[in-house]
Amino acid sequence: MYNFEKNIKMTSLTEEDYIKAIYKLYRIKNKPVSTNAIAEVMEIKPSSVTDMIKKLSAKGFLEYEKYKGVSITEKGKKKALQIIRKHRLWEFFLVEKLNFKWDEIHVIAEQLEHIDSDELIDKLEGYLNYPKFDPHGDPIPDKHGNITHHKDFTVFDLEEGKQAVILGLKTDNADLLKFLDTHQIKLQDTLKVLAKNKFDNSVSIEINGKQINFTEKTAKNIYVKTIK
Amino acid sequence: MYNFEKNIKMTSLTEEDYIKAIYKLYRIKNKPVSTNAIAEVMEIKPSSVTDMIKKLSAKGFLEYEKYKGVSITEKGKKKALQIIRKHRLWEFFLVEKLNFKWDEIHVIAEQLEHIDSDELIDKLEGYLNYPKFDPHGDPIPDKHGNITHHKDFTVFDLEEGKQAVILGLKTDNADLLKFLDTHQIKLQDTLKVLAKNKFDNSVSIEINGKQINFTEKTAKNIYVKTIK
DNA sequence: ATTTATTTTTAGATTTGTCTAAATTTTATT
DNA sequence: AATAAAATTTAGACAAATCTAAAAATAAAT
Ligand SMILES: [Mn+2]
Ligand SMILES: [Mn+2]
Ligand SMILES: [Mn+2]
Ligand SMILES: [Mn+2]
Repeated sequence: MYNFEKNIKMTSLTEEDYIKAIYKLYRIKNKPVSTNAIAEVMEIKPSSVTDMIKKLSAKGFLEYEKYKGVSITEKGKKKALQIIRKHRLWEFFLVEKLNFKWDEIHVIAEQLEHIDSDELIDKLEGYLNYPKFDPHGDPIPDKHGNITHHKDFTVFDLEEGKQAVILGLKTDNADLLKFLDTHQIKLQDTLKVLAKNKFDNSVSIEINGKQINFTEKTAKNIYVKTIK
Repeated sequence: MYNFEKNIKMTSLTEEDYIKAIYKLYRIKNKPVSTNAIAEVMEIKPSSVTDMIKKLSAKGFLEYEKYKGVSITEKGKKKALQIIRKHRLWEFFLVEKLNFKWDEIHVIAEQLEHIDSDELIDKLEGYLNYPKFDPHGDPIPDKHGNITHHKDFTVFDLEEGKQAVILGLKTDNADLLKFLDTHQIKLQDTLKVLAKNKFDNSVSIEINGKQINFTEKTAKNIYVKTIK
């Protein structure tokens, strides 16, 4: 009953969240990430970030040059992909097995991703039948950290008249997900761009027989691939 | 993607481990628990315990009188049973769905028990079909904290010649579990006490057609009920 | 009833992760 | 190129959870 069995994790929950955030920022910009950018997405102060990136560089997860921003090392990338893998597998579990809705799972997965057990995550993956995408359409890295990212091509990038299929979402933000639910929009749905509105940069689309106007922000958060 | 969505838990992982340990100690002794006893099961120093029990008393989980030990309040008991509920439901999940062996699950459940989401645990319970006992035979509290404990009656308490069924284990210790595996002993197996050995307090039993000698320590960790 | 041993608490230090305020460096603007 | 603005780092403080060493209280033994 009383085996607290010292949980000797090599990375703290906090460090893991930093590594993940920095990995994601670095991946989209593909150049050193600024202290402020990290502080912003993590909702903490830049001075805290400075301390932590020093520590994570010392541990070999990041490469850091004072005042020049940080990039992620191979070691850091591997760690980040492990955490992302766990996050997305747990999200899949929550939706497929426990019947959560896709806007309810991110916060829970944010905790579950830090559970430390390789065996657990590998067995979970098998139990779920090796899913390739999470409920938001994001690809799930395999146990070696291999992953194929979505092309950075969104509804906003479509030209008028083009047809496309929804592949995934750039964010797990619950409000976006609820908005899509409201309009019965799901992954794999087909849409057609009716008009790109110059005035406010919104995009008018037709989807499932209905017409909807996406704001620029919304349009830029939905990954698509064109068809035919 | 970047919603760290501040995890505002009312109790830290550490506080939860204290509350659980103190609840368990108080339950078996049914009188104030000593600082040293807590330090011992948690494998930390008594001075650390003193600090924490002050804090947990201030928060209303414990009742503490200097130099007189601590007891658990109703609020503390409720919190402890919530954590125990989570621990045991996750253990059940790990064995039944992910095919872990019963000696591998405790350490993982020790982490999972701190995941903060009532909805998660209630859905998990439903998914598992409302199990009443965990893989070690320990009862799982319901969502209101109701639980029926095993009577404190072990193999060691059986008289010579008595037959009994194994109900559960007092500890999740992996070494005990592996020992039982080695001899193919499972929950619900029937055993018969062949002899109680005065010399070393060991107990000779017959189980599944085989004969085995339990040390006092082992015998005292196996809950049983007599039959006929 | 003293003395001794044990238990418990206090005092002070340490590590982790955060903050504010000030100093420094880099970047942008005149 | 000098100045202003923005970004980044440093310095110092704080809360949480732990530790060691010393002091105080309680319990046990003479
Ligand atoms: Mn997280
Ligand atoms: Mn997702
Ligand atoms: Mn725990
Ligand atoms: Mn158990």
